[in-house]
Amino acid sequence: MITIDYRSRVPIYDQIVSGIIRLKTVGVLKADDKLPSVRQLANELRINPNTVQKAYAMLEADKIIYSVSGKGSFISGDSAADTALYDAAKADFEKAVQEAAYRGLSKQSLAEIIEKVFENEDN
Amino acid sequence: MITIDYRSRVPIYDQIVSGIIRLKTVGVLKADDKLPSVRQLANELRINPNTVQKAYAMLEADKIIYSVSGKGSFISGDSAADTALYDAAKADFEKAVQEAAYRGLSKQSLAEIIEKVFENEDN
DNA sequence: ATAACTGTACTAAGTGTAATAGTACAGTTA
DNA sequence: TAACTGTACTATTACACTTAGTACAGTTAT
Repeated sequence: MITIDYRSRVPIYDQIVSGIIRLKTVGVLKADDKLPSVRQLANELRINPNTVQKAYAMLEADKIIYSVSGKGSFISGDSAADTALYDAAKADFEKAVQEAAYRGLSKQSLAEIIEKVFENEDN
Repeated sequence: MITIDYRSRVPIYDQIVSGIIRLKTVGVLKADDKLPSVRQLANELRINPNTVQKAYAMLEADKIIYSVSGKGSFISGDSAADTALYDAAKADFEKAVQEAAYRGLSKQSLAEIIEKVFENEDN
């Protein structure tokens, strides 16, 4: 479901947050889909349940998921959260493009890098 | 010369590295220009000399600057430095693309944003 | 009702990195 | 000689990440 890079400097809970967001954006997870429980996902990823809980708490704070005590955690159907996240991602990328252009990268160079990244993701 | 955001999660030495690269790209610092000494810059930024030294060591490892014991640290003038800068810019942009892809932006969306940015720069 | 799940909320401890503090040494310069 | 430079250590503090353990309340299936 989610792959974790344990050697990465990016915190595990951040990787989980990104992973859930990505799964939802791609369409694997849809509104009201149930997420694996804190303990189950921790078991699968071989990490501590507290780390998963922290990720879920962050996702819930951003209204990307909603949690019900005793039942589980579920994908939120609130489209406003999606739009906000998507716009934020676009804004961040626009900043990165401006920075890259400022540092002398051509439009073609950027296109090549994009191709390269998306090639590697076709696994 | 360089401004540091002490509240940022980005390490201070990373901010120094970025700052020096930026100053060279902009043209404020040119080949063989002398950088402030480890102790001097540490004093200006009110940080520890070891932190500055770490940044300088990283810059030298990337061949962006060269250091001479007893004399000081200077902006590198060989083409290797430019290559290093270019590679660094590409690496940063690649990270941004990966981040954007993780957050669900399609290849087309990224292309559109690039077009938009480069359009605005033609004015 | 009981067992086995769920989320949630704590405390405690281990780990790694960032940053500071201090010292020391060799080379350069005025 | 004195005052700089880079460089190289050790020790310590601070903080974030992660793990570990425990506990409690709500839900679900048997």
